[in-house]
Amino acid sequence: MTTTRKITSLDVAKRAGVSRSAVSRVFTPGASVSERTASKVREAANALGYRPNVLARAMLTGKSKIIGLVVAYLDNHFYPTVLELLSEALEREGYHVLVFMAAHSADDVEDVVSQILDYQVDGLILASVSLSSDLANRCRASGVPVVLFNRKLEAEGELAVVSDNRMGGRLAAEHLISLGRTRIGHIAGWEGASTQRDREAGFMEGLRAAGLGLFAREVGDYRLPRAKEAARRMFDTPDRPDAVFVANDYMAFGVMDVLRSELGLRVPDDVALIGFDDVPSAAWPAYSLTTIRQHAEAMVTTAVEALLSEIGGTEVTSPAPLPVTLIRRGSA
Amino acid sequence: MTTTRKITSLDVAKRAGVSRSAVSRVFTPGASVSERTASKVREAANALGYRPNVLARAMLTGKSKIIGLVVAYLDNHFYPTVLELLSEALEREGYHVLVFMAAHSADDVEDVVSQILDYQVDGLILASVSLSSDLANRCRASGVPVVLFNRKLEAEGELAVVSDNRMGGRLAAEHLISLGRTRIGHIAGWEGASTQRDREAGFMEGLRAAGLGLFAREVGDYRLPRAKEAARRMFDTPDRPDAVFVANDYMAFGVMDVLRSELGLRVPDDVALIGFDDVPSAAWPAYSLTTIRQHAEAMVTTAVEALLSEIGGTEVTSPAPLPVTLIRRGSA
DNA sequence: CAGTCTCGTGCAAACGCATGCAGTGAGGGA
DNA sequence: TCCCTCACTGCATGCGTTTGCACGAGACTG
Repeated sequence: MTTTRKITSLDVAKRAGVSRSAVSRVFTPGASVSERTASKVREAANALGYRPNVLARAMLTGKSKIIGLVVAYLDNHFYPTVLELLSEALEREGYHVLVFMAAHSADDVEDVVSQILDYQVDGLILASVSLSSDLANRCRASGVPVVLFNRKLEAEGELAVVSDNRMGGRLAAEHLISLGRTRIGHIAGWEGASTQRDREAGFMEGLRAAGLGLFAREVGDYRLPRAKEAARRMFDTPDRPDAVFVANDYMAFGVMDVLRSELGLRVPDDVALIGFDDVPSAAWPAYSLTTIRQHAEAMVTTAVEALLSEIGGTEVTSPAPLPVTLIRRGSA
Repeated sequence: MTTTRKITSLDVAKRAGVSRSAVSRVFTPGASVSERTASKVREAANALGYRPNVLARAMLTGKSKIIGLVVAYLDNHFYPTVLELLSEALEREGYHVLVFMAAHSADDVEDVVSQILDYQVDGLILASVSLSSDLANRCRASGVPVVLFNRKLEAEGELAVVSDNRMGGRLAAEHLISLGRTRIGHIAGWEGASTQRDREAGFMEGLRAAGLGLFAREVGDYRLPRAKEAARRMFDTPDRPDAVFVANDYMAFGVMDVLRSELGLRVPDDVALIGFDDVPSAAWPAYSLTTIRQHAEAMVTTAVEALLSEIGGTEVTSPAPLPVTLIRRGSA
């Protein structure tokens, strides 16, 4: 086993007949180097296959160029999409994403964030995870900017990027009402999430504006099995809703499966269904799910922008909630 | 803005009245420290909120405890699943995953891997991406173990974790044949991928064993739009197949959509459909896709095991292809 | 031609930690 | 009592960079 020694800037320096500082400067954009030495160094570096050690640089500059991403589950297709966009956007800015999976429990998040901080990440994105406020303080104490993605914290002035969930809920209500539905139900997500609260608040607002109340309500916790059980409880009765707003697409798929496959109900004839997110598969003909679209690209762009500003030292306030759009498809 | 100074092992040492070495040893499992100083140090560390800097440790020990993961696209639900399992498995071993998105093109992979190596990753997992052999050499020269996931490289002795794709293809053929189908087609994935070649080879084997040939063949490149086009070409004709093996589930969904929604064909009555992977949504009633299951957990476990052994210095050879299973559902 | 500026370069000091080595003290056996 | 052993601890060095500082050489200016 030929243990190839690690090549350092010193090796390059010797070969190019210059000092370590010179090679360093060649690889530091905006540093003062003559074209002559630069080319000598580049040549030597190529010959030796040298690339600066990011970790060593990180220690000195305090900037690791890595962003921690905490995400709870990837089975909801919204998050893989986000992860992909996020990673691409950050790579474009010279950063990379260190992934941390967190289970639901809050103490787990606590633990996970500690681990992240060990890596001296330059910033932190918490997607679909609730953050205790003292944890937020810990991060701030460590000087690590945090942005909450698709979730917000009522109390503190935490940086949070969210869609206009309230408006989304309202649009959902208005659309169902415009269809002439009157017995309208709601299958909620996890009630600890701000998204859930806002979506439901907007939805209720929309119902009230039309003089309607909620016909039925169940909780699905943003989980597929839970959502299916919720659907069974809500619909396996003669006196059932004729429309339902499901708090996200992922659950809506499960609900639609129960309605059509288990209960023999027709969508949208017997019951109209509307979701939230507009994940790619919502457009697939097998579901053709009417939904409220969250603009993932815009959310990601906004989040990255905010995070990088904060990293750059600019004090940033939470951007306004991003607009959502009603996407009409076959289910409502 | 209260810029909280970063707390180092020296701060802890001072507060505990010991030397930096002592602090270091407390956080190094297996080092020689008395219980008395250990508790003093731990107390001080907690009070100050100290945690060892992983990067600094990485420089010294040469082990960064981070694993690079290169993945091309996350819209195929197989990969988010894998990412989740992989991250969890590695976290259990004290590692974390640095994600790199790579487009299809080989030169992009080249570039991406260079970037990864800058981070001094302890290992590299390439999922759904092909590795040029000189790139493999570069990695080996840097002393970074690499394992290919769900892809293999014919030429070199690269470490690769794959399912028994050949057997999977064969199972698919046998199942369709057992259903009495005779006009059997295949919609292929990306032909540069070893998975595609193996699946198709096994499939052809199965057909031949029954004295059958391929009735039709199109290429979907593992991409959804391509697969739909392929389906249109294959089925928008009176003389169409009565069964088709689609090289993965993701494409199979698109194919089924085209068959049912665009062409008004019934699955499985008019045409039987079988996929590959068994992603979670294959089980959803709206598709109820018969498929060849790849055991993602087993693949991940195997990959992690192999990678860690290699990191540990043990010379490892590629594990045997992992078994696959036929999952019968409604589509065939 | 002297003075001033600019540009390019090398030196050396950090960054935060791990670890070999030597030294301390306590305990135990003879 | 003396010496050896052993568990523990501190010192100092090094990991691969970046960067402030000083210095030398030209290039300009007047």
